[in-house]
Amino acid sequence: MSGTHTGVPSVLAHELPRPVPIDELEACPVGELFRRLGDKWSMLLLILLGGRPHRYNELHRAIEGISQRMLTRTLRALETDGLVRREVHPTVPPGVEYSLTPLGRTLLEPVSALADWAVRHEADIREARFRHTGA
Amino acid sequence: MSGTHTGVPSVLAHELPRPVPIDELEACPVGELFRRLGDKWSMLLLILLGGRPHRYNELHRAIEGISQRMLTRTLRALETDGLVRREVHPTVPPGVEYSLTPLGRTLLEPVSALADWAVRHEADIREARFRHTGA
DNA sequence: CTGAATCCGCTATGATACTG
DNA sequence: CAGTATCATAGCGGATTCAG
Repeated sequence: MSGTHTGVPSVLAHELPRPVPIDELEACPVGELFRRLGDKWSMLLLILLGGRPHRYNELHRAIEGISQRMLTRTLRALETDGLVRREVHPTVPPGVEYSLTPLGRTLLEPVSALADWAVRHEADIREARFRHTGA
Repeated sequence: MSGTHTGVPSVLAHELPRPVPIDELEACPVGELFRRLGDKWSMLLLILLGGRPHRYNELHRAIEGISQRMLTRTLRALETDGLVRREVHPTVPPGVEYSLTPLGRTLLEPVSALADWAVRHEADIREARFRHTGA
């Protein structure tokens, strides 16, 4: 993707003035972020860690369904993006604590907003789906 | 976004009091929605259609990179969920117009909030990534 | 306890060609 | 113009096993 399109003005403006510079939208961080959070577990971990720090197996047990592979993978990805911090305590046995970084905490807000929407409009979507398939 | 949450997602706060019964979160609409929107084009289309209604090929040209297959698939998925409306005008040649439903328009807000975050914190993430790989 | 390594199926996405 | 059908591929994600 190309550099700093400083503008990226009305990605959000509910009124997009002209033909929409999609080239930028496409390559812009928005899509990238959604891909990141769009995987099976990222947002779940964000919300979980948003509550309080967790140890590795604590997360593993809490999510109940995630494989070690994906848990580690997802945590590493979030860590790479600076959203999650990993702290190793040199105890015996070793304990690793995961928590949100300040950046991660700021992300928690819009994520929560979206989650909130999902909860509030769950019925609407279900109904729409039903009408599509059933009727 | 939602008012008084001091760092803890309201969704969980009111439904997940303790050690967090994630089983529910897993099967809950939140994850489902993120999976939906997490694909490569859904959110892009939502934002595009949030600006104004578009015709099929108009979208195809605007996005420049999407295949007909995926454009159709994504639109259908959004339509199934009641987020996008498809209107066929019996003209010659046929014209099909896609637009957001009222439900879709409500979703546009939290989606925009997240997009906004992505734009504002693009640099932070880039830096975090750099520190991880480079140093 | 906290992972890493390996194998493998599934699904999302793309390329291409064809249709009403 | 607005799709559909078919084939091919890459990566996600799960199960299992091994290790510090």
